[in-house]
Amino acid sequence: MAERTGVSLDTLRYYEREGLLDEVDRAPNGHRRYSEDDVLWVEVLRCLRDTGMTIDELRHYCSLGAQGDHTKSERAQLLTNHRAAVVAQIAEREEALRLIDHKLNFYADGAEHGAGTASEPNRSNTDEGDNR
Amino acid sequence: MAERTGVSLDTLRYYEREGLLDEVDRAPNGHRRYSEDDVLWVEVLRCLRDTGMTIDELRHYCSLGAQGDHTKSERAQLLTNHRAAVVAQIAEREEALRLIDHKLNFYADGAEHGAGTASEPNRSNTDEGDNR
DNA sequence: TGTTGACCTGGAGTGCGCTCCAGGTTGTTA
DNA sequence: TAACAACCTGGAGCGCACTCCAGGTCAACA
Repeated sequence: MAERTGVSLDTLRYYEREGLLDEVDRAPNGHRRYSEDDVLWVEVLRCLRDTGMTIDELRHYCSLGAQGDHTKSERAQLLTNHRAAVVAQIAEREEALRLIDHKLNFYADGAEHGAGTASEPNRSNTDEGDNR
Repeated sequence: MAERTGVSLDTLRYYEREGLLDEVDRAPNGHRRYSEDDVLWVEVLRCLRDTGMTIDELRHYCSLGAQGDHTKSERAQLLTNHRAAVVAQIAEREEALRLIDHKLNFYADGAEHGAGTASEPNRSNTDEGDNR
């Protein structure tokens, strides 16, 4: 399971402790037997987690799922909110790309021949006078 | 300054301690007098930080800047690497959007009339049989 | 003159998300 | 039968990026 999902054993058990992954089947000897659904669910968890949803929020989402169909609209709301957060993250990162490219341009200009395009106050950090 | 950049006083001082923001000017009474360039630089720091660059990497980047022009290509390399990381983050988030939308569709279908489109094993967590 | 408020310092504390550990059981392989 | 690997448990520990705190200085206002 750890191999399949890329999630460590410890993390998997941590998720279980935190209620993100309940009632994992056990073999007679006590070993966990993850189902195919468990694998899928862990992938969903990772997807949400990797995009900034906290363990707390995930736990809430899971508990809604466990409570049955009447929580669907609340779950949808939760996902909709998270969706907006992810959209914002993308926008933020696209903005970051612009800034990075701007700085890379500056480096490229300066590297080719001693002086570049514009003023370049040699203040260690800023490199430039303007940004953004 | 904290107000202008949205970065807390403590964080600003933390950055200074960590060498991300050196030689901040002082008023005669010892109070910091942030320059316009400092403001711009903090914005750059936040931009990189918010897109996942660690304090350690940031410190390295800063120290290169402080060492002078001959580090430009290395700085460019560092930014290029980070750029790739940001691009990957965007891709990951776009993938996440797809998954979220898929689940939202599922909730919408289910909410309107008892049964939805496909099989729905009532296993609490997964909601669906498939994903991705 | 006193008190308020904004800043200063070094250092300790916090919250999150894991990650590691000790000590134990089970099952297979040589 | 011994040794080994793969799992189990509860609980402690860790790294990161802040964040808070105690105790102090300084300037302006009532």
